[in-house]
Amino acid sequence: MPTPASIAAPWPPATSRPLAGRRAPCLAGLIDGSPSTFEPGERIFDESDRADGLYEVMEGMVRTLRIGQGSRRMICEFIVPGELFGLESAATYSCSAEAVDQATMVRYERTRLESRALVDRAIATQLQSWFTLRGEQATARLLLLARASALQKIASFLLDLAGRMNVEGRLRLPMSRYDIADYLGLSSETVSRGFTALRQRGLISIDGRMVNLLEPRALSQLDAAFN
Amino acid sequence: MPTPASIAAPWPPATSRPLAGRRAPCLAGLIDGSPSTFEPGERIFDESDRADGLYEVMEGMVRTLRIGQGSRRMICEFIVPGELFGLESAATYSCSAEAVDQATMVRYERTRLESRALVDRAIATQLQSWFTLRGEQATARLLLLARASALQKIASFLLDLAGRMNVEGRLRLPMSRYDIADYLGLSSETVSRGFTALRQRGLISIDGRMVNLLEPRALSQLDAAFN
DNA sequence: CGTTAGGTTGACTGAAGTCAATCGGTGTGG
DNA sequence: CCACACCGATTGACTTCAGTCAACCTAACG
Repeated sequence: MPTPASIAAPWPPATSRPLAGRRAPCLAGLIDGSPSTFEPGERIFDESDRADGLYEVMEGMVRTLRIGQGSRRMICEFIVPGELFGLESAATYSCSAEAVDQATMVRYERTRLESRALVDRAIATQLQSWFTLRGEQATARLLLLARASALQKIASFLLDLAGRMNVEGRLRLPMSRYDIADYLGLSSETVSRGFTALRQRGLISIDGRMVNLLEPRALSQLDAAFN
Repeated sequence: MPTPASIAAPWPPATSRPLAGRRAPCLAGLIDGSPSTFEPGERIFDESDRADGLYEVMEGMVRTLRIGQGSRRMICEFIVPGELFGLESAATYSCSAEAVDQATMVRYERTRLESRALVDRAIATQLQSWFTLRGEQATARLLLLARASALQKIASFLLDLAGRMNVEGRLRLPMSRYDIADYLGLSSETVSRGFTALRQRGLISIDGRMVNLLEPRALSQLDAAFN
């Protein structure tokens, strides 16, 4: 089990976190957990570790990933504040998890959570909605990976992330082009070309790590078949 | 909102995972269900239907699928005898289900199953292992769809199906090339060419709907990075 | 028989991967 | 402070794999 870079101050129990669009589950305030902060690129847990903890991201971003043979990497998910990761139905984790940028998260003990879910309906409901959301995302993602063009994948990625981070037009992308490529099943060059194409069409503007979604309507039209 | 079996039921102790190869969960004998038979192509349930039943295939094959805009279709899963489908964490099904060939299956009532899972550890364990298996398949599939070549996808598909149907070399493929294409994110022509290429290399032989896996070693070598 | 649906094959096209060069920012050491 | 190295991002040139369009074949069925 990796050692967190630093132990943050206890997180204020936010009983009501307003999430627009997709409502992510949230355990803060329902059960105690231990907060910690990881540095960019730091490993949080490994694929084969015993899955004895569930995490909720409070700040920053986390990626979960699997390594195939021959430097093939697959980003399974990017997790943004308010979202959960690391809850498995198996005994071990199915993906590794790493901090993308400096990320603060709260860890909940699996055994504790499991026994609490039996008696606390609010917790059971949150875990429930997490499973539901995750299943929906997974099938949507299959369709996207299998059938969408590079530009559609990128447009879909931007819209999805903006929706989950609950921002209107201004979106921070802390991950590298390689990460995005490994998430969408593209090469980093193609991702780069895609961003350029969207910029030249006036759909987005790029300023360092920030992306402005200038024409969300046009973006979602690109993405029409896949949302 | 009914309490889902997966969450309401305690996670089984980590040691109780006897998945030799891949052992599909099986509910027959644990709980009563009503058997029924569907004709080829017949719809079993629809994407938006209330998810109030779980099915176990006894004979034949079932496909679950989602329809995107513009005639885009995605086969989510092929389900073979001994496997389950239709258990959702959401209130409605996330995929439609259709019989591929003539298929016999047993239907279990969701509410009944969930309440039984609370008290019957054997049932809870089976549902549990079903979720686990499904999660593993999903991430493996992502990697495959995102990164594998057409030939790798086809080889992987054949091996996976043969493994799940528990046959050595002789495999029946009741589904059409279109189905396979929509499962692997390819065109039907590419699937056809893939089969031809494998046949010409002497890795398989084809006899109507039957496929003989002549060189499983070579097939899995093709597939090396993705199993 | 003809019709039709599914499967195979061919020719061509195009989208995305690969290889490579360049650019810009960042950190490091002299 | 500057030179240098390094990493990530971008862009270009070229290649290749798979999609598209089309023809043809076969088997099933009325």
